[in-house]
Amino acid sequence: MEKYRQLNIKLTPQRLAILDYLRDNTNHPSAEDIFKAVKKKFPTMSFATVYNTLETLLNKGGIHELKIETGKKRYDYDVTPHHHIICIKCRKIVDLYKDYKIPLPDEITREFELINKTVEFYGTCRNCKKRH
Amino acid sequence: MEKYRQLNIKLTPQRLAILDYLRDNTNHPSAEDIFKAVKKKFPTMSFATVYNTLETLLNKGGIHELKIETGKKRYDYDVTPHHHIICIKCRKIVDLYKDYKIPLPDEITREFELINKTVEFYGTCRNCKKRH
DNA sequence: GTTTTTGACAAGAACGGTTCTAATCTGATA
DNA sequence: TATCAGATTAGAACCGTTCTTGTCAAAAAC
Repeated sequence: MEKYRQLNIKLTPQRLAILDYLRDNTNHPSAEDIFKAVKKKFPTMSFATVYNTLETLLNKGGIHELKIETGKKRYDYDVTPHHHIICIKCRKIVDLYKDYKIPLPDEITREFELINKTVEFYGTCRNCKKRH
Repeated sequence: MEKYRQLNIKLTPQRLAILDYLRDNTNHPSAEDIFKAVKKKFPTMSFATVYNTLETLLNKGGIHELKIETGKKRYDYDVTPHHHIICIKCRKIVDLYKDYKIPLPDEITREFELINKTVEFYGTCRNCKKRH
């Protein structure tokens, strides 16, 4: 796959499995989610490999790290700019592809060189709403 | 102080010290920041008390919890709605008092009952920029 | 005014996610 | 085939947070 090649890293079987899992599971999995899934294919898989691979991919810009939970990080294969809606009950995360132009006051732009922004919406999804 | 009274909790000396620290340190301190500072006044202070108090204050709506870092939570005495600009180098957080109206597409509002939103800007502050 | 009850505090253990360490393995290159 | 850098592994260490247990102090009940 083209994206894989662009990463310009050694594509070991473990790394491929991690990448494939991320590509096929767009529900923003955590390191543990990835570990559990990939361990089925590679029983000797360790957390170190998951974290090492994630860091390598991060540095190459192949994935995004979501800091939406405080307890654990979640990962996103989709690196095109987008925002998220998070269900505060089940922690489901839904993507939102919209480019919001949000003006910043001058006193901020004088003080900060802006790099990027995230907009996060919190609410309850229909499922969690039903079972009140 | 008026806000303290409105919290409607038993204002023990330890809790007062924590509240005072939060009121006087608007740099969004972490639990450890609070612990270290208040321990000077109460050498027997424990983390349990800090966390217990923070949770009580949270439940009473007296403070806000910022989930900007993944590793640790940070706390905000200011509960009026506002957003943040975060320096990716020194993790300084600056407040931004602006009420952005951000429209959500219908397919989202059908699926989610929106509760609130956060807008976070990331960049480098002038200080960190200087020492490139 | 003493006893009882309630809730806050303290110390440290436990926990969960992440990072580090040291040893081993793999695979590309010479 | 030998070399060597980099990847993998298992488990220890780490850090922030939560939990547990016992103690203490203030308020309520008697």
